[in-house]
Amino acid sequence: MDDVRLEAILHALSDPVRAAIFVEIAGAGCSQICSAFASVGDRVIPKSSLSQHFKALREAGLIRSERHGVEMRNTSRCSEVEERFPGLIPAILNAHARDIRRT
Amino acid sequence: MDDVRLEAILHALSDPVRAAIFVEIAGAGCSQICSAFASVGDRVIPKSSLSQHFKALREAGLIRSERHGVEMRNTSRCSEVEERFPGLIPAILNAHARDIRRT
DNA sequence: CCATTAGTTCCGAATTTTGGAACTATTGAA
DNA sequence: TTCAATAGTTCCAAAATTCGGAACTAATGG
Repeated sequence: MDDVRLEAILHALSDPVRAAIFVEIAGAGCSQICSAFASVGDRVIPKSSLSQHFKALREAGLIRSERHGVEMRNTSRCSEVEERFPGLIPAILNAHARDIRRT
Repeated sequence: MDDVRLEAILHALSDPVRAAIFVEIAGAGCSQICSAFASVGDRVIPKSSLSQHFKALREAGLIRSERHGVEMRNTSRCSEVEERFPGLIPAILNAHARDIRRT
């Protein structure tokens, strides 16, 4: 968590698909598996792209992924990021909610 | 300001050069001219790239540029963005200050 | 009107992102 | 065990984006 960079966080969340995935994971009480995001809205996301998106979120320090059997369970690392960058994630999640959807 | 998108803001600020420029403009009491950022840190930024960076910040709604004679004066639009996405810019500026510099 | 300063535009090269195909890992059944 | 099915990852070439030098435009002050 020490080498989590703001740059990486902003870059990760500047992509609409990754933002949607993160918002969902951060909002959910329990972990979400990758394939739950095979489509975002009406857009279908290829498996390989999904995998890359999760990798980006992971490397940005925003989520943690653990294998459970055949699937990967993803949980947000909000509280850890909060310690490093207080208020950042809440502000972005709030902004995301206020952002007019038109993609 | 209505069609300012979170995505564009995060993308604009996910670049280290643009982030440095914005932090400087947002922090300065008065407007800053583009050529003031001909170099960021010890890195030299070509004019054409600088121009593109300013364009990105402008289109994201983060700054306003006005020509004054031969130069462009850039001012931040923090208060306007604040109305649209409360707390976002302060949180990012704060995070930027906490981010360990190693680029 | 010319020289100078400040930015923009153009456009090819470098970099990053995308997504299909093939691969790996785990499990549950036969 | 072996096989089929499910869930992700890796590879790599095509598509999209970014970078930066050269030429261009705009404004000012001799």
